Amino acid sequence: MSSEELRVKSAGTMFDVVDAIKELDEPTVTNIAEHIGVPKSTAHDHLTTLTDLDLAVADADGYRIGARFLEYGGYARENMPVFRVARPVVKRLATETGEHANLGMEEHGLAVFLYKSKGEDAVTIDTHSGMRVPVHTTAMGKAILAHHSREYVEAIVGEHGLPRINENTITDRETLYEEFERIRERGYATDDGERVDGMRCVAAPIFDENDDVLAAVSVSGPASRMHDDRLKNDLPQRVKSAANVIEVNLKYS
Amino acid sequence: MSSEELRVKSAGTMFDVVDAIKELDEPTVTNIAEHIGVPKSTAHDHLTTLTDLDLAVADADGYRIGARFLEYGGYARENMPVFRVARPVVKRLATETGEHANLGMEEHGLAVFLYKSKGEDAVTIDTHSGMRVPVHTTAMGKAILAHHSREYVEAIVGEHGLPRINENTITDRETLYEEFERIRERGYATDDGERVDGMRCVAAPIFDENDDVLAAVSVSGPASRMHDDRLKNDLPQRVKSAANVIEVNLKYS
DNA sequence: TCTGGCGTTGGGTAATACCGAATGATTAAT
DNA sequence: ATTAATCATTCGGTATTACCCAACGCCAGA
Repeated sequence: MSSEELRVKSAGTMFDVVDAIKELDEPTVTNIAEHIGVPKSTAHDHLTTLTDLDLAVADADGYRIGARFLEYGGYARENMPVFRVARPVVKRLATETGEHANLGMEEHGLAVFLYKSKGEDAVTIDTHSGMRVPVHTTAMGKAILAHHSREYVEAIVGEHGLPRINENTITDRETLYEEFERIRERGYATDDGERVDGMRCVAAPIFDENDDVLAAVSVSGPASRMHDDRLKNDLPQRVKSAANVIEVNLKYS
Repeated sequence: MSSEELRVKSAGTMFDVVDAIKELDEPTVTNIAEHIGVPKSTAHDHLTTLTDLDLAVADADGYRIGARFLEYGGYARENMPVFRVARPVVKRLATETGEHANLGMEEHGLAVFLYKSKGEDAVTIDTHSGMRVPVHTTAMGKAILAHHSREYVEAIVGEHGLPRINENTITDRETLYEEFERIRERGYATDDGERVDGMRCVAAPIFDENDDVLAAVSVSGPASRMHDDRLKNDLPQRVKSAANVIEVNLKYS
């Protein structure tokens, strides 16, 4: 997990513990110790430390992640200019389309959901704000990567690869680069069930004043409602327009 | 800052660094080192580690908190049963009142905003989800504390005190306990500009099946609109009803 | 070219993260 | 009531490392 050589090594095990809490769902000390392969006492050391720092909480059934992470997360988000500006626009996009509208960015080679707004008809969906997914499996991620240099993309692919999530995932480098070209031509990206079966998304990139891509907005919904015409005409127009509004507002903020 | 004796001491300095990033707004290595009183090299060690772990990002102007915190925060929130159930109810409360509606809980002696929904007329407000504030300065915090044992409250006050935020803050133990009694009688708590001048809030506690208090819902708005009648009749009723709906839904989930 | 401020690197050492083993605490089973 | 089993917790030794100092390299601006 934390195989890389970290300068402060204990931080690696500490976040192995945090990840274990996340993955195991209300685990006990012993559970965690076994999961990450350390003695109980070590896990205990880290868990008490995390608890003292308000980063974990010992509940009746086991440990859970502390609300202090919410504070840091909220702060991280609130301090991104693009988030402040984009939030109302994304919200409106959700209202207008009735589907889920999202704001996302790329960080450390992963696509991060910064904000999600739920439209009237939106189906339940597995994403939540803060969630991180492989870039190549989302319309947002592809919209962003398409506007980065080839070296930039290669570095990410080199580190994370192109893992297959389901049968529609693009796992071939060349196919991906061809898709990027189409995305640049059309000005928007799509995801046709490439991460979640039956879900289709449309995304448009957001640029800063130097034409560097900052983030992306997207709309996602079930294939039953996201028929071809809507996916290729109405929604791209709306999503691109939303991205444009965000860009303009960014310039004057 | 991290004066307590931690089992994993380096975690203390690590989160001193994280807090420094938060407080200083895009600081450099040197800024951070000075702020927390360690050599540059130490700050650098922690910052590179944080960056390797995706917990911090080196931007053009300096460091900022990484989006991985968003992931943990989102996860912490999504895994609280009360949050899932309460979200739609709080959203509706915001729509109906036109003001800000909030969901909050107490953790480690601080009030945590879990969710905030913005009504039509809502003014800009300094809170954001994940934010933590002294319990005694919010209606939500008081609604929760009023239904805890005296020892529980004493422990919190002993650790955090009753810091004065503005001229309306309750800083006297006895005054606070008297207010708690009133809160228990009426079934709701108020905040009359005790944290932010000119802001008034109404909050109601949410109980679990054992009548232990879990969280609280609140509505907050500018004093100009939150006149006495609304503050003491209409809103308490709405907030209490919302809390009740959440309680019922919690039982069957 | 020089100077000042920055981030970065490397290595020594005092401090500690990690571990094994023993001890409590709790619950279930006999 | 007694035992057994499983959990969290405590404690102290030691190999490891977090921390620091000092030196270096880099870039602007003078």
